[in-house]
Amino acid sequence: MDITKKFENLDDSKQQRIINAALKEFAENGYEQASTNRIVKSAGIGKGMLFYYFKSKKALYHYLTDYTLDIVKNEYLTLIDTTEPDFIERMKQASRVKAKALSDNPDTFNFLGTLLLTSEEEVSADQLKKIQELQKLGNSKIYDNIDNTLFRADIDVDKAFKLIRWSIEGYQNEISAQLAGRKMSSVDLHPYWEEFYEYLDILKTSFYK
Amino acid sequence: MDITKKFENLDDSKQQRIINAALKEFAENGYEQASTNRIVKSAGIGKGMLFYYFKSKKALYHYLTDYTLDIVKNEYLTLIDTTEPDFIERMKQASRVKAKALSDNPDTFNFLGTLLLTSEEEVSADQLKKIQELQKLGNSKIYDNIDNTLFRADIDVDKAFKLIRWSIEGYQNEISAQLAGRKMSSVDLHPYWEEFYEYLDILKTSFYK
Amino acid sequence: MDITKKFENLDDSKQQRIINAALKEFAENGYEQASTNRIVKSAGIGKGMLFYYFKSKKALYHYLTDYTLDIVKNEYLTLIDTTEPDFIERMKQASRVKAKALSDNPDTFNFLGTLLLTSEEEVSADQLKKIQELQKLGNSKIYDNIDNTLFRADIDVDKAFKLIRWSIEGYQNEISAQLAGRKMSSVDLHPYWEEFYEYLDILKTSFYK
Amino acid sequence: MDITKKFENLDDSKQQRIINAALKEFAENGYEQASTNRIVKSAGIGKGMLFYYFKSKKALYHYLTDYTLDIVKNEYLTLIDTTEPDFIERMKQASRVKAKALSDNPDTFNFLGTLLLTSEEEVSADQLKKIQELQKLGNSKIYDNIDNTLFRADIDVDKAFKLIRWSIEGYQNEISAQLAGRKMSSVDLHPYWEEFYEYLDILKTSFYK
DNA sequence: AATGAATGAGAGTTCATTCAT
DNA sequence: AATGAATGAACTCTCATTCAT
Repeated sequence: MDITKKFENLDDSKQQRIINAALKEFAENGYEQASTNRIVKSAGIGKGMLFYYFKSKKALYHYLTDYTLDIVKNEYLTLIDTTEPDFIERMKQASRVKAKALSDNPDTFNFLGTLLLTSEEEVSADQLKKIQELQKLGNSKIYDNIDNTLFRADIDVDKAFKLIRWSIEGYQNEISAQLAGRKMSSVDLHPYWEEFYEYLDILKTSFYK
Repeated sequence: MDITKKFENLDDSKQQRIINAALKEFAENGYEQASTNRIVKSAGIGKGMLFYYFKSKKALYHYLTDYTLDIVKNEYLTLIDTTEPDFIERMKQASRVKAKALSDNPDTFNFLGTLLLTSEEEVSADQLKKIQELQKLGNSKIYDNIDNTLFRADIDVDKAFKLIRWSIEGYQNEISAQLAGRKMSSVDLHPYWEEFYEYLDILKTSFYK
Repeated sequence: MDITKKFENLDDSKQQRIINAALKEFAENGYEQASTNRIVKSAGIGKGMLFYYFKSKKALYHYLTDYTLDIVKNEYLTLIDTTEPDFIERMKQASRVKAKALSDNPDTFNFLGTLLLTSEEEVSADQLKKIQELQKLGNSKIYDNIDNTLFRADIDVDKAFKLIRWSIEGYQNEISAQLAGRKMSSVDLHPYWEEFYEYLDILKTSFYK
Repeated sequence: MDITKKFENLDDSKQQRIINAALKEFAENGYEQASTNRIVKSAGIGKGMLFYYFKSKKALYHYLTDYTLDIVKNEYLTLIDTTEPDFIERMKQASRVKAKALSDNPDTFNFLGTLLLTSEEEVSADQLKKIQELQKLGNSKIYDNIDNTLFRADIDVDKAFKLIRWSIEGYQNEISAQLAGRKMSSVDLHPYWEEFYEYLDILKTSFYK
């Protein structure tokens, strides 16, 4: 039924080899610049098979998009604990889950990074919807059951949410840029987490009662 | 004297056609994927001329890099008023200058955006220095003569600076994403500025005494 | 294992079409001026295949160099009879073998002619060694077991060797120039061989006791 | 009247600059690979002028062919002393004149060298005739007033002439190949001349009474 | 199911030649 | 007389995709 049935009937290890090879190639080179030749070589399969499984480079890209969105959902979003009513505490926990997911699936998230920079032509309507649903899920994971009364009365809580998120993303981007190129495994992240918590404390001091 | 003398002797309108065509092509496709064929077609010049003017695709890219860095310097950074001692007010003014520069030179800033994502191989050592100098200039434009005593005593001012900048960048990114694809000229930006100021007010409320 | 496995797995007739087309193009135009476009057209293969087989113009050239050096070795040098002690007689036999090889592989020897004129940059270190070994083999084929006592006592035998070789090469060049352009198959070579032998007789009369 | 009148009205030093630049470029790169861009740059003239003077690259090549053939005639062939009746002695003197001409006009003779290797398409019918006349002149310079009685009675004198010329050319080619790439000015040619005379002595011993 | 040979469009670049100035 | 900007064909090489086996 599915176009990719052929691919999904392969044994898992072969699937993984192909997925990882393709994720890496796309993540490192972008869609246009990625080479199907290099993908098949690095996956150890014949040239024809890639097109037998996926029909085209674009179809492969779509498949990988779905694949990585599922990982985001299952290995990141669903793991966020929504019982924590303190917004900043919840963001802290979400950040830890995100960091774990990112280090478990580096190619996946690198791929997603390039995906979101890509002009939307490469993404199908279905996938746009999927992305939007994921964003909705993400929002609920972040905002559900939050105790707004923790915030100072003289500020707009919704705007405070945004400011806190932008601050956190700003910090994460800065660290990512600093660490770019270095092997993740060789870096001691502890001091960065310490610093991150200090920023969160300032946010609490400023925005909470 | 300059390698690009040939280009700079052209009449200005032709120079601009070529620069804009090239900025756009590079901004939309990145260095590797940009097509010199499309550039010459869209600039309305013969195929050989691009290489007569610039010698190579890379030389053209370098030229554009210098060109855009100069614009950033002259039409953005130097226009920031450093007499304002209130950090958030200064960021507000800087934001207005930036918005003006951005709307005056849309391709330029799109190009610079991709430039900074590019692997540094494409940028010459000279240009890296130039970029770093520009960052230093930008820092002084933002931090010189700031009155730290405006901030609450119980927070680290340097960290507060960062939080404020990340917040502002977060807002700007969000608006940019929302407006992406729409013609700038057809959009009434007033409500966005209103909203922006509300965010800035919250930051003042939270971080200032 | 070999880089050119892809090429050598083709059926022989196709290999020959490509080799001959390439030998001819390089022989007629030299390395730089030879056009891979013309080679593929004249070989009747698609534009991409030449680079699929050989990776680059230079790699093709290297392949042809090896190919032709092997022919020189196997269809010329190894066929020279080194039991003949009379130097001039041996050169006579070598000339016949050479003429046969040349008429069997006309493009091959034309290619080699241009190869040796080429600046050495186009030839790899390995191939230079191969060429030198071939020259050594050629020398032994020509000088081993020669009976020096056939020569007059009042002349330096080593210099006589040279004079005889230059004379023979001179004759061969003159005939080649005369026949250039004409179809080999349409020419009766008998009178040339007669004349050649007359020259050899004069050399014997002059240099031998 | 002449197509090249325009060129020949230039003052001599400019003519020489252009001729030398062009001779060098053609000698070093061959006809096809020679670049008119480099010629004009090295001659210090504008791009258009080359085509104003000569109409086309090929016309320039023809002009240089005539120019160099004239030099061969005037600075080489006419200087050969035809009063010497001893063939080998005359060849010896001719060789000295040739060596002088060659060292006085290196680019000229390098150019001629490539010219003669070139497929005849590049040479006009007129020039072929000129070349043939030059060869006739050369022949008379070499064979007129020669005393055939110096040769042994048991060999064909005409064939001996050829053998001697091939021998001499063989020696010269060998030395040229050995010296290729080295600066002529830095080489002491004396030992080569000594060796050359030894070869000539052997030829006398062998072919003369 | 699987291979890899085959295709032709398009990439960046160089070139001889023309022509407005 | 003189310049050099302009052209477009041809260059080597890479690519996604197809198809005979």
